[in-house]
Amino acid sequence: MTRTKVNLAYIANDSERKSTFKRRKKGLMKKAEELSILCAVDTCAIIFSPYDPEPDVWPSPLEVQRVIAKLRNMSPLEQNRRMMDQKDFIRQQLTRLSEQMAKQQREIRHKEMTNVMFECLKGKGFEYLNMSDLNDLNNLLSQNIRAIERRIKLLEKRHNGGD
Amino acid sequence: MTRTKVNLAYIANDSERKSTFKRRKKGLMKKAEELSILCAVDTCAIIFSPYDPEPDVWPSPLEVQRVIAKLRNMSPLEQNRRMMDQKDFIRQQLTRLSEQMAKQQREIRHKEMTNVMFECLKGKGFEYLNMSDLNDLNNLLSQNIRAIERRIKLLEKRHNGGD
DNA sequence: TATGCTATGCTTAGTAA
DNA sequence: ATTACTAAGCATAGCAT
Repeated sequence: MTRTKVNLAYIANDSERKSTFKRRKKGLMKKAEELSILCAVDTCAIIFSPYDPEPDVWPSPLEVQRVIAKLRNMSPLEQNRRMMDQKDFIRQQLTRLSEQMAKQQREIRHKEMTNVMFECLKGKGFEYLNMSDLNDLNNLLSQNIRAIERRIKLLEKRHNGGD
Repeated sequence: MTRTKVNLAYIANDSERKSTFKRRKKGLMKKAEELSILCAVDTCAIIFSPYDPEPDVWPSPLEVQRVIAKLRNMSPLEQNRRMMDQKDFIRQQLTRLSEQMAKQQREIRHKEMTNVMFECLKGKGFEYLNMSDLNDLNNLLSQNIRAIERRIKLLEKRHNGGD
């Protein structure tokens, strides 16, 4: 049903491979970012994929060039590069910020919804319901769906009838 | 006692930072390897640390040079222009932002429908809902029924399995 | 300081919509 | 195709050694 142990081998299926690539690329970038922040180390990652016309790099093309230059012991330009890199830095901050905002809003909304459910289900969410309660709630929801369908038919009838 | 939620910020404590670095560097390398194997893409990672005299690279210094060369041959001028191009940057941000907003509005709508659902379950009835609300509510109830059915199956499985 | 353990948070495979 | 969701597997923080 759910995930199996990862078989570390080339994924033959095209769509599955692409899906996995997108997921894991994102994960790899995140890990690189976390490492560089937590430990304040220069890190860069370069990924060539058949899905994107240009290579994916982290943290940014310019920063990657800088790290590569450092790798090649071409350090004299380093300071200037840093100065020019403010735009990239700001972009990173913005991206991070918007992601954090989205995450927070999702959390807030989840909490609100949980509160509503708790209130209406006498303090219990689905996870805490036993089999009997689940069956009852299932029936109740089904009843409501039928009621809704009747209501929809009625509205359609009125609409067609010219009410 | 055990691990806490990761606080994404520079680790001031020296030994703790070094420990985290070693752990996460290993993890990052593994992820890079897995990605390249699973999806057959050229990947390289470069990490400068104050702990090692030479930078850590994956998969190998030679391979890293090859990937870097590939990156440079691809479109060196285009890369620099691209990252300097503010318009492109802004456009990307706008796209991202509008997508997020649309998503959030969908979530808000969902939350509203949840509230409506519970109001109706409390006995208000559906008489005051319009067609659009009824359709959304119908979908929401169906979702909840599927969630309940999954929950029931899980409970049955655990019961039969002797959990 | 490094290594091993383990509970916990995080990632992501499989699935459904 | 993409998005969203769930739960299994995995990575790793905090401790112990």
